[in-house]
Amino acid sequence: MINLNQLRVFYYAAKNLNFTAAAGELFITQPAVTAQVKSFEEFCNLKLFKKRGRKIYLTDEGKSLYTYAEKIFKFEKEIENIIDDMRELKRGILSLGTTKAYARYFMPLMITTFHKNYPYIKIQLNEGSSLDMIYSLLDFTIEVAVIAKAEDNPEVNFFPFSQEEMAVILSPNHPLAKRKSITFKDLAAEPFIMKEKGSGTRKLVEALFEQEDCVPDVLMETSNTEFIKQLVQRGEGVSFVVKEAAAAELKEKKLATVPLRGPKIYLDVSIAYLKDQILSPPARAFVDTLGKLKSEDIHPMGIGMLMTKIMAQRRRAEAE
Amino acid sequence: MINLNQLRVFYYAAKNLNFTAAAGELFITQPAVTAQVKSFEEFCNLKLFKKRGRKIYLTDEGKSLYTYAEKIFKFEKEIENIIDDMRELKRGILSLGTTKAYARYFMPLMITTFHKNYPYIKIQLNEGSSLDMIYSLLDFTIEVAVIAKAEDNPEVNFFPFSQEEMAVILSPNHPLAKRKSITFKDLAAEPFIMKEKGSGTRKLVEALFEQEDCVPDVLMETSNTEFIKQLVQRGEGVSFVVKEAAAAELKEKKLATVPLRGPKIYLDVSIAYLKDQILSPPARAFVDTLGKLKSEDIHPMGIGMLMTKIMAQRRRAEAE
DNA sequence: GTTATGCATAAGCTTTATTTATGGATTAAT
DNA sequence: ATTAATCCATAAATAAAGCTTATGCATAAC
Repeated sequence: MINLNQLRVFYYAAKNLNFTAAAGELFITQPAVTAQVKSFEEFCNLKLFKKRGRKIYLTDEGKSLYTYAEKIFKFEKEIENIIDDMRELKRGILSLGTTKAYARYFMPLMITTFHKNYPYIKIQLNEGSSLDMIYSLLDFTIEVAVIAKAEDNPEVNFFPFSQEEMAVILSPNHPLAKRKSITFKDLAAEPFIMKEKGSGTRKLVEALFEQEDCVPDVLMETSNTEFIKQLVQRGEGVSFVVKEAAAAELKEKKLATVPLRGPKIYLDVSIAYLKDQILSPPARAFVDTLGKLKSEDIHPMGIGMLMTKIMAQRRRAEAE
Repeated sequence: MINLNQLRVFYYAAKNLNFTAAAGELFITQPAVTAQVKSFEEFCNLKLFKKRGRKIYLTDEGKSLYTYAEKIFKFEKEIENIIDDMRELKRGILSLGTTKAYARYFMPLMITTFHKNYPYIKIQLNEGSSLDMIYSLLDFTIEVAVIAKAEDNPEVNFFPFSQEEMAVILSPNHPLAKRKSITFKDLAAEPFIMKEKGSGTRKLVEALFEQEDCVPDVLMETSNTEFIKQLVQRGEGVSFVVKEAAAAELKEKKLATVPLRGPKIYLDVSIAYLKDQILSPPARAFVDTLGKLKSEDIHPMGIGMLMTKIMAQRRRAEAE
């Protein structure tokens, strides 16, 4: 194994053909250069410099080594740049996880916003149920998850980010669609399209049914919200989804919704990451970006509102 | 500037994904690895490893750095090989200098012999007068010269290598050609073709004329022995050359020679190199090779004899 | 539950690198 | 032809890395 410090001193000495100048570049004194070059020559068992008078020259062997040392220190410089870039977020990877629904409806906006601030960071977006994403955090597949706080986990930190308004969806010509308001007891009598296990929505739905001492009549379960909406549209059953996810269909009257008796129901959306791990700079930046978005309003609000707000900001920015 | 020792420890730790194993490869203890990795992470201001339980993983940043570090340590290995090769004479350059006559008549053999022993050493052969070659030694153009000890120089060591028999050459139908023997006084009356200034032969010729209190009638001077022979052959004048250089023409009776009165005259051929400089391994090997050739006989002998001997050895070797 | 594995930490020690001070040799300048 | 300046070498002292020993703690395997 070569002593790379000696190689470096040799390299600078060879580059300058002047020990004093090399010392200057290395911020050390000339005797230090002499000593390191000497040590290196002894290690190689080769004379690398010839001296005539007060001038020094490289031997053929020294010339050979110099060309290779040059390559090493070129790579060193490259590594230094990479370190700087990573620190300054000019380079890096952000591994995110979220649910299918979020990925579809809200993440594009979040990611676009992040990407505007940190254009050099590559983003890897993973999808799965909230629980899947917790596992992905644990096995380091992702660093940050934007998920419902479905399952708690002692190793994961959850930070509430927003609350999504939920809505019962049913076919526009469903008998219940004409009602002023309904309860989960009413829904218990209907075939229910349930989200998959591990999903935050399911957790919420199950809790709501239980609160009213009834159980849903689960017609089928799926992770695919699009599929849920289509089934409901065809009158196969009813479901309970993030309102924003059905916004388009509700507007086009393809789906209907009926207010639930009592206060509005929200799904908590959290940013989650491992407790004991320090976030990488890109992950840190992403979390901070979201945190800033959130803190701009005192009260939590749905992503729908947030989107409107961000869009307005963007339109303003583009107008400038 | 990166601490390349830290980079190396990081590299081995990353390669193994195990600090203890890295320590083993580096012949240090595990706490030393921990410490160096920690220092490096602090230098980078980046976490490079994540730890879960007793397993470690690279962060994305760590992975980036690893691929670059890999390149550096590949080059390091290459440099190590080059150093070994240079030391073991599996790689290198031999810069020689000699006179035109030697280059033509004797060097090919010397070089072939050397090249057989050290097939990987590249040879650079420079030509010029003996004095030119001394200057080339001084300005590091060449490392070893095979020349006549024409001019002494306080910075150059001369080691006698062989003695070349000299011979007067003249046209076969020259009046002097019939003489039993001649002296330099006789030659003073003839147009003389002189070797160029700085040449060992010229130095010798001038000394010989002076010894007999006469001066040569220089018709022309040249460094080209072939040219000298042609002029003499045409009867334009006489000259005094290394016998071996005219061997072919003498045999074919294109040239004639007449013995000089008194003992035979020899031109001293020396190996020369700088006094204060340590020879590079190839130069050392070359000098040793020649030294060995010489020491095989107690008395100095001409290269003509040496060639015969080497040729005989080679024939024997090839017969095996 | 016990053992083995593997990283972290702290204190002390060793080695390496560097500085300070100085000398000597060479080249340039007055 | 001194004198001054440049530049490397050397030696001793100091500073700084780097490493080891000893030990702890957490996790994983048996």
